[in-house]
Amino acid sequence: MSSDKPLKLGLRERKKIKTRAAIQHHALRLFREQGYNETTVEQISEASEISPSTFFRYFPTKEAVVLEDDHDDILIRAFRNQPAELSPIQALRQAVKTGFSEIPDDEYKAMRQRLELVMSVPELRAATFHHLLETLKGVAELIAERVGRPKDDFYIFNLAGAFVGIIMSALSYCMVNPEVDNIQAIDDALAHLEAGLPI
Amino acid sequence: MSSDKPLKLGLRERKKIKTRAAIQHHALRLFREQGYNETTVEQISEASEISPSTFFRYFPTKEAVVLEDDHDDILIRAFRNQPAELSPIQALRQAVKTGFSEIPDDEYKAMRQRLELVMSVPELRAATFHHLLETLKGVAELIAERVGRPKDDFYIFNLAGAFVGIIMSALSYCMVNPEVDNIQAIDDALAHLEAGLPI
Amino acid sequence: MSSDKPLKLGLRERKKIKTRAAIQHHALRLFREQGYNETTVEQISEASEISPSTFFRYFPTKEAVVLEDDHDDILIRAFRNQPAELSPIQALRQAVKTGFSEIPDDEYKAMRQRLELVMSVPELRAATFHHLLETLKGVAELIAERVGRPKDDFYIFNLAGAFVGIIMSALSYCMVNPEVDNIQAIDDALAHLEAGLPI
Amino acid sequence: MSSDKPLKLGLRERKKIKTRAAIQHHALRLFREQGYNETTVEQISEASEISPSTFFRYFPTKEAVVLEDDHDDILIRAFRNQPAELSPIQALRQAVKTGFSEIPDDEYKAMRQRLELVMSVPELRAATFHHLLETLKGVAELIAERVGRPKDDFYIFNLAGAFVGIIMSALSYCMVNPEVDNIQAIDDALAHLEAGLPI
DNA sequence: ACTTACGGGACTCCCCGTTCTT
DNA sequence: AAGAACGGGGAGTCCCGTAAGT
Repeated sequence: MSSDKPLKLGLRERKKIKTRAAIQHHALRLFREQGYNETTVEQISEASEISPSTFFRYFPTKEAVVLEDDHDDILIRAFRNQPAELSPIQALRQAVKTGFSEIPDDEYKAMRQRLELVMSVPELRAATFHHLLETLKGVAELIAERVGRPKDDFYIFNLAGAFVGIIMSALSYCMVNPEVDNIQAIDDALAHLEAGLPI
Repeated sequence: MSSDKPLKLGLRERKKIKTRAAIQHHALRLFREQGYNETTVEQISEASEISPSTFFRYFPTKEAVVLEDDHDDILIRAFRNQPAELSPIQALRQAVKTGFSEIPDDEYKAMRQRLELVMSVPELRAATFHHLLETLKGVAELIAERVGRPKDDFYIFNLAGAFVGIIMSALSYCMVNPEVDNIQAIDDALAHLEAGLPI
Repeated sequence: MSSDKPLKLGLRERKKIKTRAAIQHHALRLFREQGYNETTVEQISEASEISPSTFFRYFPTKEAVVLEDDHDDILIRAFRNQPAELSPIQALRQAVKTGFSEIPDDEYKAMRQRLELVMSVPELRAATFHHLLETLKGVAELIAERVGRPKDDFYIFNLAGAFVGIIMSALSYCMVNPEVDNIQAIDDALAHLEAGLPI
Repeated sequence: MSSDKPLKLGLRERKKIKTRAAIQHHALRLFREQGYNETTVEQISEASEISPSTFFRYFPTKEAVVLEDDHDDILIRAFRNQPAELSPIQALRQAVKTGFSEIPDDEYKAMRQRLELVMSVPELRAATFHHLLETLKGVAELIAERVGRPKDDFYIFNLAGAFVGIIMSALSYCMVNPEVDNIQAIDDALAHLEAGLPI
């Protein structure tokens, strides 16, 4: 559907991207300032100088403004690029490290902020969790490929599930302990999983 | 919070329980017949012969009708009752087995049906996931108690996260493969986790 | 459901009636002043000092504010009260005459205004037409009763259809010729029908 | 209004007609499959492989896809061709018979299906009714011509109104009794009207 | 205590006008 | 110049919560 022409986007495309970014920008700002539930779509629309209906053209729900990002794709690409001899868990650790290092610093900061928001609003937390599971389903397929098993294998499922759970708990931990770096925490947690979760 | 009088409930309490059950019954029926999003609270209320606002006195949200159950308490109680020498993961396995064996057969069946509904509706799935995380936070505290560590310990967090993730993936698997027993799948998955998730 | 106690309505009922009347009043006023399509529900709500959602609690659609009235009931009651020896068409003529004479003068005036509005806005005209058909379906049943035929009789259907069509055309005529009295026109048209529609 | 070049349409015209037919085809299919209100213009557009805005270039509203046909023109032409000595009602009866006999069999079937759809969706029913009235206004003018009266004559109006009403009721009847042929029913109803609507 | 009335926000869809693209 | 995309805005539905009545 979307053409892969890397540059020379039409005027229209560029404007669309700008609008999208504007919405996200203002939304996040308002969420920070007044809280998520206290901010209405109407306010976001107004700040972004669009109509409410246009808001929903860009994002299917209010939640999506916060949730949507393209980090998943980055992660998946990074995972796929790991050498075949790594175990799934090692490959994931590497993918997280290299994948996130791709992200420019200011974006990383924004991501961190978004994460805080997400973790502090129950609905967003739930949605993220779910979103992550979907992403990991993608990862499950990659694992299956990598180890040459059917993609609906029970044990692969488990592994993916454990990944999600561990990552979420690591992120949760980061929220309570703001001085901890997200990526480091995820890596530690995965290392812990790799070691068999000794207590 | 809730009065602990174990028996001899007043007329009023009994009626309350009946109403609650009626709501849940009709709600689930309608969800099955017409779909979750296609069923309005008003319809549920009408079928249950109460007013919409009464619905919300019994359940905080529409989601809650599906999500709420007292199996969490059962699980937590069962977990606490496990002998101290068991490792957390072993204790959880035992708790799941003994806890669920308490549940009468027809209720178990209903639970299974509910699960199917939950897994097929994205919003419910997300909410369940989240709900499960909350429950597991409780479990985390129990683990912490059991092994004598602070309850906000990073590794305990991880463990609880892995539990949630694994359980969710096991349940997901059950939905795709209806012939598999839920509890058995959970136990298998936990065993797999215990073994270090070999692939 | 609704109690038939003719008086001593609770505070609630009286307020409801008042609100309803207020909505209708302001809506009609705004329609007259700015036109139907140019008036938004939000404006009506604001003028009536209610919220837009309350508007839709009282009227299912914007159209309904204009269309809904209780003249149908009056007409049906009047028709039912006609002596059995009258032919259907004679009974209808009488019913129209006596039924409308019941309506107080100011209400009659309002009705006339509403009619003008209705006839000048295509969508409303269509809806009225349809509404009238529904009403006449009720009349068809009454005719069937009166002449002792099944209510889904083809010829009875026809008769009712002719009634609707004739009445609509009479009202259309009135719009073009404002000096003509509505009821008189309807009666003339029915008389014409009774005479076999000679040209 | 429409260009009268009977043949030798340019490539462009033919494509236009094809697009139009495609839209109508897919729309009707989707309406049947999912219901009228449950089908969005977007879905229709997608199925027809056009953009939503193009949809509205071919049809002014969603309703119009169902309502629009050229049978009106056929009817009017047929009516005009009736010999002058026939009474208006006889002329109409003949026009209906000969007019519809022009329509090829498969189109007739499609028409019947469309009719069913129309009669089962209140909004469409209302719109049809209204549309029919507009058409009959045209017929009224023809009648006026034919009998040498002004076209805004009260009695002519009445006659046209009665026609519309009777035809609608005949079609309604057909919907309830699917074994009845539409045209036959209309003719019977008009015959009934001609006879003075005896009950 | 139970219900009803109401508010208000999320969200969907229709329809139309303007702008951009080809 | 024709056609598509984009955007605006209003109707309407549903969820959920608060306040007021009975």
